Formats: sequence, C-alpha cells, structure tokens
Amino acid sequence: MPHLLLKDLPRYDCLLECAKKFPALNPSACESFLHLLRAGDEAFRVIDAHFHSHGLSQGRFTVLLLLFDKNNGEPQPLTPAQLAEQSGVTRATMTGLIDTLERDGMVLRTPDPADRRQVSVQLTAHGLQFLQGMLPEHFSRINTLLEPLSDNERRTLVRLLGKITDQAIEAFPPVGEAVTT
Amino acid sequence: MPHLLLKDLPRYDCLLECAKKFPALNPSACESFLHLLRAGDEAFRVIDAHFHSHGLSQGRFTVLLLLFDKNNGEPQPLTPAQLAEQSGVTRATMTGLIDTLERDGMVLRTPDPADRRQVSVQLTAHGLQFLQGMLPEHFSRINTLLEPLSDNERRTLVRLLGKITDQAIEAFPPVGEAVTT
DNA sequence: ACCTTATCATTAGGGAACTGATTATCATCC
DNA sequence: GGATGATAATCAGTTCCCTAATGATAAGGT
Repeated sequence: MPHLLLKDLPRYDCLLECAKKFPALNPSACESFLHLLRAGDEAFRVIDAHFHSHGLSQGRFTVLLLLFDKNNGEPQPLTPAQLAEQSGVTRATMTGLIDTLERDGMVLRTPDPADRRQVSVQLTAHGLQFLQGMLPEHFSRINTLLEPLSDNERRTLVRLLGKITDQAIEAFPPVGEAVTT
Repeated sequence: MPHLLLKDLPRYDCLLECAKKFPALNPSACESFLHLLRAGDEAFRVIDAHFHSHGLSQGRFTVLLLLFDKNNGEPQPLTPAQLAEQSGVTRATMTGLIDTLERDGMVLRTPDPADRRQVSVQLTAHGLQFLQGMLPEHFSRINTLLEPLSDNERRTLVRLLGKITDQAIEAFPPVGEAVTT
C-alpha cells in the first residue's frame, strides 16, 4: 500500500539527465517530491507494522482512536456516518471496519431509539483497554522516528510540509470543492 | 489508499492536552509525523488522480516507467522478477500488473529461448507513445506542488526528510535486514 | 545420471478500499 | 395524511494489492 513504488530513488544527476529529454521535468522539484513520498512511506511502514502486530489495520486503529477521543478522557459514541466523515473513508467502508471490530469485541453497535435509521458505535471495555495498551508504543515509535530532528528542524519541517499540503489542496482541490470565493 | 485517515489534523494544543494522559506522547514529534503523512497523502493524491484520468494505477505507471527507463533513451526489456524487485511489489502482483498492461497493448511478453522459465517484458510502440504523452503533465503537477518552496527550502526539506527515512530504516529495518556490521 | 534444491512465473484466495444500488426510516409539502 | 424527497446503513461488485501454494525449469552434489 505504499505511495511510491520505486525502491531506489533516482540520483540527482540522473534527474538532470532526464530533464534534457523532458523540459517539463524540474530536477529539484522531482527530488523533493520523491523524498516526500519516500519518507511518508517509511514512516507509515513503521507504525503500520506495529498495528499489524496487534492484529489491527490502519483503518481499524483510526476508528478506535476516534471513539476513544479525548473529550474528557471519556470514550464517546459516534455514528458510522460521523466515523466515516472524520476518518476520510466512505460509509460503506466504515460498515466493514465496524463489522470486524465488533466481531473482535472492540466496539458495540447500539440502535438509536430516537432515529431508527441511526446506529451508535462505542468502544467496549475490552476495546478501551486494548487501545490504551498499544498507544504508548505507538507514540514511542513516532518519537524514535523524529528523534534525529531538533525542535527547530521540526518547526521548519512542519512549515515546509504545510506549504506543500496547502498548495496541493489549492491547486488540485480534492473533489467537489466549491471555490466559495 | 491514504496513509493517514484522520481528515483534520489535531491542533497542537490538543496534542499538549493528550500528552498529559500519555507521557509517551511527544507533541512536537507527533505534529511533525502527522504533517508528514498528510503531505505525503496529498502529494500522492495529486499524481494518482492524473494516473487514473489516463486509466492507470500507480503500479502500472511504475512498470511503464521502468520499462521506458532512460538507458540511452531506448526502452529496455526486463523480466517480471526484475520489475517486481525494482518497483517494490511481489512477483505475484507483478504478474497481475503485466497482465492488464498486456491486455491494454502497452507491453509485450516474450518467452526467453535460453531459460524457458523466464519471460521478457518490453514496451510496445503504443505503450511508449502513451507514456510520453502523459509524462509532461506528470512533471508539471510535481512542479506546481513544489512551486511555493524556494530552492533553499527544497534542499532543507530533502535533508530533513532524508534524516527521517534513514532513521526509519535504521531503527525499524524493513524485514529480513541483516545488520552486516 | 539422479535427486535435491533453488528459481521463475503463475494461480488461488484474501483483505481493504472504492463506486453504485438497495432498504429502511425520517421529514416535508401540498 | 399520503406522495415525495432526503438520509442512514448496508449490500453487491470491482480494483489492487498481498501471501501461500503450484508447476515448470535450471543448477549442483554425489
């Protein structure tokens, strides 16, 4: 599921070579772009391996995290539609994620008495305990990954990545994004 | 297929709040980490949308690119095993990718007379023309994404991302990585 | 020569995501 | 108050990747 398939990034002089054949190829832009996808893949690989060692996928982990929330330290029930919206998957996908989580005893579906179309999803005690058991290692891995960067470098990185994210959303809006100007 | 499901990144003060409950949570590390996955996802979304508008997946695009190569500007035939190795997917997956590309007339399988286990895969004229037709827009999108960053900022970004990638590989080796020290 | 082992490509089956259609329920408007 | 439309969750079918097993071929040891 990685974003970048190329295992070995092309060297910079190779990009320069290619630029001769493709005037549209900007070597420094391509280099930055490839490093971005590469670093994202590696970072994801590290936490995804941890998820899988606990029998979770990234999708199921996100659902647990959303249900855990941090409102007042109290887990908060949500509807499948809210979970789908906040986690960025479709409702159909969320149905499947909740299916497997419910089968494993992590979450519980409860019909809403007021609106019988709706269902409420909440963490079970087992799900809560499970999540709390794995979160410290999750955070620890993130700390290890970022450990080589100073606080100053982290601020710089966040600023530069933010520019790219903003530009992506502005120049190539995700889907039915109204300009609303 | 995004790496980061959370649609809205938690704000920094929220991370500070969570850190009270989880001593392992380092807010600046988490913030950098989330921004990295987010930027990687957005960047990938932009080029993946372009692939799909041409009926390609990222996997098929990579295969075409590897076959196109840049050796001497001459497309270069490769075996499925080489393609799988260089693109970072399994051989079984590569079989499927080649299947669809061959069905669409982009590549051609040729049995190897010397070793009858092997097959040689090469771009067809149609595949070559197709790839050359879409590459300029591909590079153009990358340029647009990186346009807000100065040359200096790009160098900084590459350096910081490189640190993270290196740390990921060092602290959490991919699979059967011998230390070979 | 023969048998074991390794390698190549493929097939079979599964998981996770998507789109689009379906069913049940609610809300509204004459 | 019954038709119309919107909305919630789910189902069905597809895509794209994976792992594991298979069948054909090559290479090496004795």
